Amino acid sequence: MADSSEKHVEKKPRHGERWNNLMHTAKELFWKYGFKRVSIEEICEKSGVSKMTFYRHFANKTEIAKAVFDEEVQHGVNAFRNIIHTTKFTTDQKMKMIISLKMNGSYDISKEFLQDFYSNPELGLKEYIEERTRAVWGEMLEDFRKAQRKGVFRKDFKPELFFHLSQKMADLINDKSMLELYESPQALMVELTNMMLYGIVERGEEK
Amino acid sequence: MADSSEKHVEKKPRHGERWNNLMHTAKELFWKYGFKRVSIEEICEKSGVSKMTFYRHFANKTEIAKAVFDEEVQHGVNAFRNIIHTTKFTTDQKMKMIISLKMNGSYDISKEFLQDFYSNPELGLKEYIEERTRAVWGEMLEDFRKAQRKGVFRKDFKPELFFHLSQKMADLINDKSMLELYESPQALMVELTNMMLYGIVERGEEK
DNA sequence: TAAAAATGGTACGAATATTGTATAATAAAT
DNA sequence: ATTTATTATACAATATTCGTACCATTTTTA
Repeated sequence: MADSSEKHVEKKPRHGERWNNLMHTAKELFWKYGFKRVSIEEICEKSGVSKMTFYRHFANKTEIAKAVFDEEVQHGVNAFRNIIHTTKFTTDQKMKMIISLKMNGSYDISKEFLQDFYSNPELGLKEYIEERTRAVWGEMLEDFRKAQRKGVFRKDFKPELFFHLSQKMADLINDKSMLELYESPQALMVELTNMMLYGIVERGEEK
Repeated sequence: MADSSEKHVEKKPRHGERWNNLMHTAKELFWKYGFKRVSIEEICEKSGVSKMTFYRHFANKTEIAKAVFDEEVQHGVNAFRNIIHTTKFTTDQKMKMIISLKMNGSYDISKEFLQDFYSNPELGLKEYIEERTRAVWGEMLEDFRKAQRKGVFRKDFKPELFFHLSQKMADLINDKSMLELYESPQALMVELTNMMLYGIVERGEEK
């Protein structure tokens, strides 16, 4: 219960080889079969790591799923950041890159996984995803502010609006019935982000 | 145990709507997640059919899996038959159609499913697949004989050889380590059948 | 319409599968 | 040499899945 739930990570993620193995196969299996269809022992076997070692790294299946989720999300955020801060492209190009690179929702998470992972009332996964999504969009918001200062977006555009819309998006993307309308979570994200971003771009400034 | 295992089906498969629903979703789920990851209740729910009705149609999960397997195999055999007996195409065209249409192994079965379905020592699935494979190849062999009479294949080619090679192929395709070498069971079949057929074709007779 | 057949819903015990932990033996690292 | 990390195995506690019984309801058939 009283687990270490620090907010910030001081050291760099200097994880061992087993950790990497576990994360890798966990992602592989989760992506393919979803959350509930994969067992811990299965992950261990395919990773060539003993169950005990698993439990030294992760408290339970939920925790490794969170870790996989986080890593993927962070990966997406970083890519987003790289694109939006470079000076090589025009705003439109950036937008298109971001969107086409599935970067938009900022993560590339399988439908099976998200579905299972999310719809698990017992564990606080719903809350967790919402919290993480909020945090991620916070980071991206900060990036937007920077971009705004550089003149990429209209000066009179209020980032808060974007923030609030993001919240709505988080709600939407966590809505099962919504997810089912689209091929993948990314498709939904593309649609929504498309809607938002192309109304924000500073037209005429084709720098 | 003493199940009705007739060899021939007298009536046409006049199955009800529920049967079709169950078969359809069963295939869908098996194809995606394999055999063991799918539960009966899951099939029922997604089919909109009660569990009781399921058990009125199938004795257990293995039986519906067999049924799905059989239907898919038979579907393949029929397609094979249609191609090989038509007069519209040359032998080479036929061969290419057969192969390219994944028709070759005569079924289009997902790796996950075959893997799980096969490697279940308790239930006689190994034996079942082997038996069915034998039967299917028997049917195809008959078709080959007919085609041979029509001059599609060399007259001095012995169908028995083909039969024996088929057995070997059955062994190979049921070999897990073999399956793992290929993207899909079909890929393996393509490779093997390719090898066999293109050495059998009556050259020069491009009718 | 009335009888017969098929289906659905619920509950339930039994069989399996999965989890999470304890323990002792091994291997790796310092 | 002595920690430290890892594995292998066994195990109780849960959780899941299976297969069946019972009965209400719907659908089909005569």
